[in-house]
Amino acid sequence: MGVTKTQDFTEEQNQVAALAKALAHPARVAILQHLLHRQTCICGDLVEVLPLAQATVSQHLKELKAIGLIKGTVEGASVCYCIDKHQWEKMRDVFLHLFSSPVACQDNCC
Amino acid sequence: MGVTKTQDFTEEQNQVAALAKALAHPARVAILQHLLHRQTCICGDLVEVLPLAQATVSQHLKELKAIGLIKGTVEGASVCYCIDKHQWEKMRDVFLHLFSSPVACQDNCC
DNA sequence: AATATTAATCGTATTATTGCGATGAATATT
DNA sequence: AATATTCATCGCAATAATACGATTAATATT
Repeated sequence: MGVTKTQDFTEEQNQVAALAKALAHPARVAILQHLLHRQTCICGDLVEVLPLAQATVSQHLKELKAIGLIKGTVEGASVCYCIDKHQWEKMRDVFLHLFSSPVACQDNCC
Repeated sequence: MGVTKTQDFTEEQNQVAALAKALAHPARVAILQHLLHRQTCICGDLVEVLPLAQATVSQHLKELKAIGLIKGTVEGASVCYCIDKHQWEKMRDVFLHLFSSPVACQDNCC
């Protein structure tokens, strides 16, 4: 997308943007929801859950792994995935902090 | 970015993704933070706040307006912006719902 | 050892995003 | 009326994201 001028923004602004980008595709949201709602790791049935080709799913998993939201462990021929609880809660805190600001502007100010 | 297969995902997944995309650039986060922390509308000093050209800021404002997070009202020669409180709280609820799922997977499952 | 299964990566096509100069449209000011 | 101010839009260049077929790498199975 063209070059984002990361260095000119605050750390929080870049952090929110980076985490939001990870959630900015329905397939990645679906992956996270699927992992969240299971008691155990997911070993190999992720592609079946999504309406995308295996290569594309692998790409999305790579992005989620890159930002640390999921972990993958080799388990024989397949790979097991699960949420990285620590990073997930860190992300939650970042968004909660953003949403903790009250909306100062009144309803009919504009 | 290539065509996202929106129709193959749930409404919630698409909604989270669309809202997250709006937050997926530090400039847009900066704009929202700036608007949040002010008691009044912002009339005309938004470009000065950001390290970007006027045309680029206008582009980001357009995206935020498109998803309904901000409102703009013409006020003479300038335009006044403020957070759309209703949509902001709607977004907050969507993310809160996403984060309300407990992480079922145990720490050392992977 | 040969084959099957699984998932990552490569290569490529397509489309979206970012950024900004230039221009245009609208109102304010002189 | 002429000029200034403000912001939106156009047009372009550069880069990122999405998607998938094909291939590769790794382990399991026979």
